[in-house]
Amino acid sequence: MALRLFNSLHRRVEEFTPLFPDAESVGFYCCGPTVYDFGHIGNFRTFVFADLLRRYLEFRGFRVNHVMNITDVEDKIIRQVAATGQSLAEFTGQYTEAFLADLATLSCLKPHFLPKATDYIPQIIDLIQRLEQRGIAYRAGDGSVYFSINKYRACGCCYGQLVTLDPEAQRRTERVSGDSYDKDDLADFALWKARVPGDGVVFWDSPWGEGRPGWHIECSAMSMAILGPSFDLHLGGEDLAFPHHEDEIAQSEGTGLQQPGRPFVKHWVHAAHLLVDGKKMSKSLGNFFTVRDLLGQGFQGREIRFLLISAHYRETFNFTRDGLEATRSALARLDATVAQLTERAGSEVPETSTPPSALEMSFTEALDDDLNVSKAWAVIFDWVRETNAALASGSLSPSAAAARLQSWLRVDGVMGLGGRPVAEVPAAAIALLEKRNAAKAARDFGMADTVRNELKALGWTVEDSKTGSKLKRL
RNA sequence: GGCGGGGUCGCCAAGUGGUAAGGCACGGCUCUGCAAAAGCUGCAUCGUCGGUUCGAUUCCGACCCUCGCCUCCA
Repeated sequence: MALRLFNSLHRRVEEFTPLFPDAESVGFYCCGPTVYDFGHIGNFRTFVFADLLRRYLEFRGFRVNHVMNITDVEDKIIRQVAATGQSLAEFTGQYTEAFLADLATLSCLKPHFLPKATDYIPQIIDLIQRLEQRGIAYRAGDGSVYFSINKYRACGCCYGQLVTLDPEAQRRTERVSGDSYDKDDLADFALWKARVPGDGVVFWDSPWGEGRPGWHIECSAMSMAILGPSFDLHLGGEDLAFPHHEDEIAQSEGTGLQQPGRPFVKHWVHAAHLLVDGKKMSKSLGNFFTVRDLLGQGFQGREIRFLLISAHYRETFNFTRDGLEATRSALARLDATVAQLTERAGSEVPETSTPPSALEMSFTEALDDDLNVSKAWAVIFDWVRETNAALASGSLSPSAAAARLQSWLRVDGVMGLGGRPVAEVPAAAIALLEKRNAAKAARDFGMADTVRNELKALGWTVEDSKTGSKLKRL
């Protein structure tokens, strides 16, 4: 079996095979954040998903070259810079840092490259010049440079690879029709925006005068500069499919830099939105939570991560507080099993090259199927139950436990949950535990229960077993 | 208006032409001084109405509800 993924380009599930079989690594690009504010967990759903796919590709033996851009020049940023009086780098720097911190909180591996748009102005200008030379880009009366969809089509290229669009049937919103553009065609999009007073100090010199890059061209420039004109995987939120990704294809393939027959991107993957109360989580609706918000409410990054990868990436997922709390119980069960396994394994170390276990085989089968995480979780929880039963019956030898543990660790290398951070047991709690043990030994159960309540107040629960009593963090 | 997703147990969520995974919650039992944890166990005919079929939740049609994209957006 091989990994199969839904490809937005063909609207069907396809086997994933590298574009260049002999290449050292797989080119993997995910549209990153626009750093004008803290990201909300809807944004992070896409990034956590990208991390999951990257980890799974690595689990499946691919080397991945993971690129995620940081959009650090854009309308909202410019407005904020003007309003705060900060420099562009100062303003975007703080949110870039926050973004990376949040990514780490959610146990996402750091992408190998995190290019910033403003570091790629020369490459952007170069791309636009190429398009100009090929007659696809044109300068309009307002000084801006636009991409001509008609000229692009005249070159034999296809605009409309990711979505089927009938321009005549499109609704003309007030916003679009009301704007005064100097574009040849309403559907054309900006490659280079001429400087306007509102831009303040945010502008660069270019062959077309002072200005700044259009949003779509930034991704084309960064991805091709790092991964080459053709690469394997491009991910992003589903809202980016049109127009952003469609325009990216047009600009990139419009340059003619690809080898004949090679596409800009072989495999497009889009992550569905996170909903809140059935509505898309978004800044404009105000129905969003940031990672920081949830951390402030006492939730852990790994709990948020678990929730975000508990549903299939192509299905919208309804985020609720109850869901996040349910996640905590499920994770606690998993943690308890892993902790027991660790204890039983003791110092037993399995060979590093143990063959894939039944858990790993079923897990692989589930994720090979277009990253069916629901199926994968079912496999994992079946394994938890089975392992608990073996643990309880005492039939698990230390080496068997060690093998199981290692198998789980490999699976978790993909899920990225990690263990629950171990909490130091305070001396007061230890003293109480001893006091309760003494009371129990004396069959003074009233006292034992009183002490148990005191422990509970301290945030610890007691679990009695044949081998003694243990403290567990609540 | 155009295009594309969804409607499966209280909640979340897989899946299949032959009566439905998993998680959370809930009930029962075992274990326990009592609990907790764990195990066992119970709990759904799959939006509505038609059609095709020996048989449909799964295929087809209609309808209802809902979400997204078409505009900055993960």
